[in-house]
Amino acid sequence: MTKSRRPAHWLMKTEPETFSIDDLARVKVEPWTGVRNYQARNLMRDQMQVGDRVLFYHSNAEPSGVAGLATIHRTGVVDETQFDPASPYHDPASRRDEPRWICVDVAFEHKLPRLIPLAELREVPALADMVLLRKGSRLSVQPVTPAEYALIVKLATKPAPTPAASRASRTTARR
DNA sequence: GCCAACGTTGGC
DNA sequence: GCCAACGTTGGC
Repeated sequence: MTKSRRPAHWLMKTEPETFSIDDLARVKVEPWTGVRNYQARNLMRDQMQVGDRVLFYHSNAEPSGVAGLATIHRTGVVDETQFDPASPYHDPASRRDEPRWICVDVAFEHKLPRLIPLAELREVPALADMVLLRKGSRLSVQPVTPAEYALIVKLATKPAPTPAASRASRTTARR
């Protein structure tokens, strides 16, 4: 029995050449397979709940950044790639009766009006504590605060800052 | 392509 | 349990 709570917020990374926001838009729901990091797995397995909100992040991209929104559609999903010898994510040590890699189904919500590049996120003082922006942080599944989530959604409705505007706002902010 | 930072593996 | 070597992530 799990105590009910407000939806939590997450950021999930994917390389768009492998699986992009447009791919998710097409298939609607996708099992988040291939995560082979225990910390990321534990967040999916133990913390995520149906209805939680997700920032869908493109990594290793040009540019990398937040591309869209998704929701957690189902939890406790067995990552089938661990049992597939042909998969790059095959885990020969994992057993059917005790699967090591548990993930979630992620459902498409919408694409952001524009992609928010990583460099732009770094310019926003209120986002300075995001896990994504911490030095050396490379968790592919990570928590986001409600405020961070709301701010990024709001940023996406505004035009991309020009380099000059970006410099000006930084100068203003320092004042 | 480079490389910093991190995680995992395995010898001892 | 320590830690060096190795592999991976992911920005640039």
